[in-house]
Amino acid sequence: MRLPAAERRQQLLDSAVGVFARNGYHNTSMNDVAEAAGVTKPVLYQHFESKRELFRELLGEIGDQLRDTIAKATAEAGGPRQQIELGFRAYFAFVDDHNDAFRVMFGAGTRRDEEFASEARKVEASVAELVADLIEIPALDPQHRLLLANGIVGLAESSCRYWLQFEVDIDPEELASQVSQLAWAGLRGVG
Amino acid sequence: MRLPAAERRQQLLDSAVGVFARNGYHNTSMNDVAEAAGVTKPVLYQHFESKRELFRELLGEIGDQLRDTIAKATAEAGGPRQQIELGFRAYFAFVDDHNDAFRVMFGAGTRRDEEFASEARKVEASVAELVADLIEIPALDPQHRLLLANGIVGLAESSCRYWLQFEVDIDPEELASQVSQLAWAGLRGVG
DNA sequence: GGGCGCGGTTACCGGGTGGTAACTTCGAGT
DNA sequence: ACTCGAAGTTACCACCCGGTAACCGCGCCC
Repeated sequence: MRLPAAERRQQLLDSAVGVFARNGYHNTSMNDVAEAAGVTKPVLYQHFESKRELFRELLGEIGDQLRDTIAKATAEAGGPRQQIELGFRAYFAFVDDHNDAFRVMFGAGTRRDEEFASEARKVEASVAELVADLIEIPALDPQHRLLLANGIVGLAESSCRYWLQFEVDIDPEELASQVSQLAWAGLRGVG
Repeated sequence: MRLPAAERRQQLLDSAVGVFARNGYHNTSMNDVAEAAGVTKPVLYQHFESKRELFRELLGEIGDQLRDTIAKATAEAGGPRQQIELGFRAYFAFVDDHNDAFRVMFGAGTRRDEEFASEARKVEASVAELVADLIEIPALDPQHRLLLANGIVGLAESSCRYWLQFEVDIDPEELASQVSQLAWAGLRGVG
């Protein structure tokens, strides 16, 4: 089935997310990606310079989407408590309907390669910064604050992993509400 | 330099932790491991059936150590609040002086392979179970409880990753105290 | 309707890696 | 001092995978 370049390119990216999510970067060959898209390898190389570049592009796309989603959601909040609630809600909703994307970005095979890991960290960092601002403990220097904020981000990530992994029957909103409650109470309690 | 079998085997395992921690499973060849131990590849195969088996053994060893460490620490606690404090203290102390081991187990290149991931999950699960018992919210069914507990474990893991990554200047005990405070206050606040 | 360009394919290369067979050397026990 | 087994090495294979060159054919436009 023949497709115009732009569409094919997007289709390749879409297929790639699925394959990489299932098998990780190293256990996925370019052949696998091509096959999943119903084409052959050279087609892939028509659109992407190399395997790394393809993956980079994927990470970039996902990162931007996630960042946007959260930024938009938290912008509407009336205060810190609501900010954290809406942020988590957006986060879990995103994961709920892009769970392949989540697994590619944070499913962690990604982290082993320094270049890819730094992409994941950039995203985590932007989220963590939002959280860090909510920790109102003057005694804590910024670095400690960021460390704790990072912990909170990890809390969300790891809840997601468990949630997807074991298909726990809970909807994203309730999960968000519980996790944000945990995070909020926790942050109030530090110091 | 010649070594008796048992010692060589242990030395191989020790070298392997370091190499795998630096480069991850897939970016580490058996040659790399052998070279790091000052020996050649076939020697490796004298002691381990395959690359996978070598890595499995590593994960097993690390998992057992971590489990033991935490179990011993929490056994001495007088109540749930202290249990969580001592647990985290043991966890962070372990990571502090086995940080290669931590990175092999949870640094995440590991997670991409189903067999290895399940080993990591087993360890997480045993820790999460300890935590789950501390969530005294009757309204929550066991599965939700485990989900939250898993989040707490992820909180610790991800704090560790950040801590090691950016070499934040904080000693393990203080970190443990802050994280356990966060976790405790958070868990009290859910419901 | 015939040439032309773009979307695709077949078939291949080179290098790296897991894994092995056959040979060498060290040293402990008699 | 000699032997014999354990400890190590060299040199190799087979396979897979990233990447590429050369070729094919559908359909659009004059």
